Amino acid sequence: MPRSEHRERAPRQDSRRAALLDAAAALFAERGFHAASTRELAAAVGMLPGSIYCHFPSKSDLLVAVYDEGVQRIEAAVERAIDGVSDPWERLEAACAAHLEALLDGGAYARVVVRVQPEDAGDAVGALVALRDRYEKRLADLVAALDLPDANARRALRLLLLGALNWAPHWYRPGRDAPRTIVRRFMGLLARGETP
Amino acid sequence: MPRSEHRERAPRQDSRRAALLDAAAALFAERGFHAASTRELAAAVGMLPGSIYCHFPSKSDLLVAVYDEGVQRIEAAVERAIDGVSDPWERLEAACAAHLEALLDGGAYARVVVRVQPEDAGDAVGALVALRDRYEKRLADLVAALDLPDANARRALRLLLLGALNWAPHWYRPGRDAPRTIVRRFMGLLARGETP
DNA sequence: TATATAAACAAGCGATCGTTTGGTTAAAGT
DNA sequence: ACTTTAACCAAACGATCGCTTGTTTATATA
Repeated sequence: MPRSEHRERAPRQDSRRAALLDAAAALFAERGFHAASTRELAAAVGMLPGSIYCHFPSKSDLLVAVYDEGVQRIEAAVERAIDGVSDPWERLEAACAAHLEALLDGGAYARVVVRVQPEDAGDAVGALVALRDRYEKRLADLVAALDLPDANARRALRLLLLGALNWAPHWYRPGRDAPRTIVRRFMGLLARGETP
Repeated sequence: MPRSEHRERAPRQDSRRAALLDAAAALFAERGFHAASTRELAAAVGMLPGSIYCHFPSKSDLLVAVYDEGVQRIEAAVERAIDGVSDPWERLEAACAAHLEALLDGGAYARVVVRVQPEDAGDAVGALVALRDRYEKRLADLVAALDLPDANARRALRLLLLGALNWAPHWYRPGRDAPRTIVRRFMGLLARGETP
């Protein structure tokens, strides 16, 4: 072996990084970024405040990591949901249902994405905006597959649905209607091109 | 005069309270509650940090005052917009347009209502939730005037529109489509009972 | 077993937070 | 003219913030 390349295999590296990320996601989702202190976060995972910086260079970087994981989870849930579905409207509905489920019944990661504003990350604003844009572009593709009159209608439908879904954490109560049911009712309100 | 009742006329009372409230609304709307410091607020109105407490007992009370004013302004704008309009769907569209205009082109007060979460107010959570509920009940009345199939559809339509409107500050850019245009497009996507 | 290194501790840095206290000013009431 | 008082200043309080430094512990490799 010329140079030891077995270094990034990380034998026992970052053993508690996952726990730290989980706790950060929960705390950011519940209190918001600024109201969540690194001390409370450290206490949640059972370490001292300074130990956090063994795993992340700053609080903002921690947010970026949580945010990235959140976007990834939503994307993955959506891709899984629309897989095998061919009808464009059904694909959109499945995507919305997956999106809403990730936000409401899913972990705290997804909720951070709609709770924390990118500006809170300080210098890392761009990173968060890029992540959000990447996902929304994916959603735009699903809307583009519908036969809507024009680009204005496509944009309006995307923003209408995205807003309605992302606002749901404000009024959703776990005991009542399931995310799937909510999305079905939302889609039922829309006027599709069909006149059977 | 048995007892002097001319006390609440406030001759020169709270002369700069309005300026303080304006600055607080702008700051809370832009940065969020926790990220907005009382020192920055004081600097914005040209006074020292401690002088704020001549007008408000705490930062939370300041938020409540801003929030209250915000809800009042939205309510007033909506009432003004639907006045004289009789058709239920037109009334709803006018209300949504007024709501969105208040959020986007209106002052910072309305934006605080959808930006700051009631939990940030600490002990005054209940006050903010009550204000928000009061307005949303008013919006529910407008939806109830439509002839929709059932209560589920009414609830879904209310939450769909409310979420879409309240999320708009995240993507709205002043140069582009006007709030009225946006709402018209949103309403155009909905399936109404009419089959003419 | 000896060494290297990741992970965490222990302690505290400077900065900033919301807020308090006591004094000053100037205008309004009598 | 005297008193009152709202408005504000000046200065600082204790608490908490994100973060740094130096050291210790534990584990895996050699």
